[in-house]
Amino acid sequence: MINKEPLSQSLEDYLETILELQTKKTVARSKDIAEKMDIKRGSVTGMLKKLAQNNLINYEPYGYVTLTPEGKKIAMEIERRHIFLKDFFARVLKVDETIADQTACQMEHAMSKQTFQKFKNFVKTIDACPNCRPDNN
Amino acid sequence: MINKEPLSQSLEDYLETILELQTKKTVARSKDIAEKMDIKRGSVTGMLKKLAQNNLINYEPYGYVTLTPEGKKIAMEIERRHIFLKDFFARVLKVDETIADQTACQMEHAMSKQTFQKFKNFVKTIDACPNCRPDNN
DNA sequence: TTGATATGTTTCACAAACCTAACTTTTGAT
DNA sequence: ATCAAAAGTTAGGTTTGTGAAACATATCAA
Repeated sequence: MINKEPLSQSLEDYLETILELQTKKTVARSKDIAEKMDIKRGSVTGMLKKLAQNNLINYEPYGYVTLTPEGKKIAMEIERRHIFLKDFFARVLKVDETIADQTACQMEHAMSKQTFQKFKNFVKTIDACPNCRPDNN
Repeated sequence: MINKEPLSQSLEDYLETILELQTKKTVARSKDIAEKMDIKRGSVTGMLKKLAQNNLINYEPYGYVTLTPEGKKIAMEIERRHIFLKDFFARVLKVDETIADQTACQMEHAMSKQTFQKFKNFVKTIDACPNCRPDNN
């Protein structure tokens, strides 16, 4: 398979949001995407078209939005990262939940697959080590 | 002092680059900024004007560029983060130098001051703990 | 001093993502 | 079945950051 252009941070966020809605409400609607991402409805339409062009979602005008297998794969990867990073910031670093969430949202796009894997291994080791818990202030 | 708009990631990168050049070559020139950031000279001019408007650099057409105290303060903060994060990825996670550098460059903008502080404390604790070194693969 | 070359600037164009406001389609209550 | 409200789309703007290419200035060797 040819190496595709990497997705923009924004498009990745859309995929992630669509996955969440799909999971929680069985179906993703334009309005809910807009609300969740704090973006106007009109802007969402344009981005949905882009995602559809990239075969990442199934999109028909005025219809529901669903992830294609490829889109879902990417969305799940982002979601996993998000969850992991948020947990790291909140539980390990004791950062406030909201901030942890925001920070995770920024960083989930920044690491390569390999780097993220190493980070996960690292946190796993830390978690298994009782005397390396800093008291974060 | 009133809370200013936060700088864009891009403008922060410019400040960081200017600081590096200023340090290494005593003076920052447009061409060197362009080369280091892999951006065309013409684009640099526009961004220098923005930085000057924000009182972060001293800029005269056809002149050298220097950081104002305020600009230097910000640049140093970014640089510190960069160095710290790069070190974390390279030394602790054993990520390849180049990748570590790239990743740091993305992430240095993503954390709040507080969060970054907690992260630093965390790494310090880890470093002091001999048996929590994962063998990253 | 002069003029080629390097450096800096300007202008115009462009892509990505967004917004606003008007318009269209769908939905749901009656 | 009808028609208002809700949801979705479209068209036209805006902002940010960039590139290309022409133009302006500075520098330096002869």
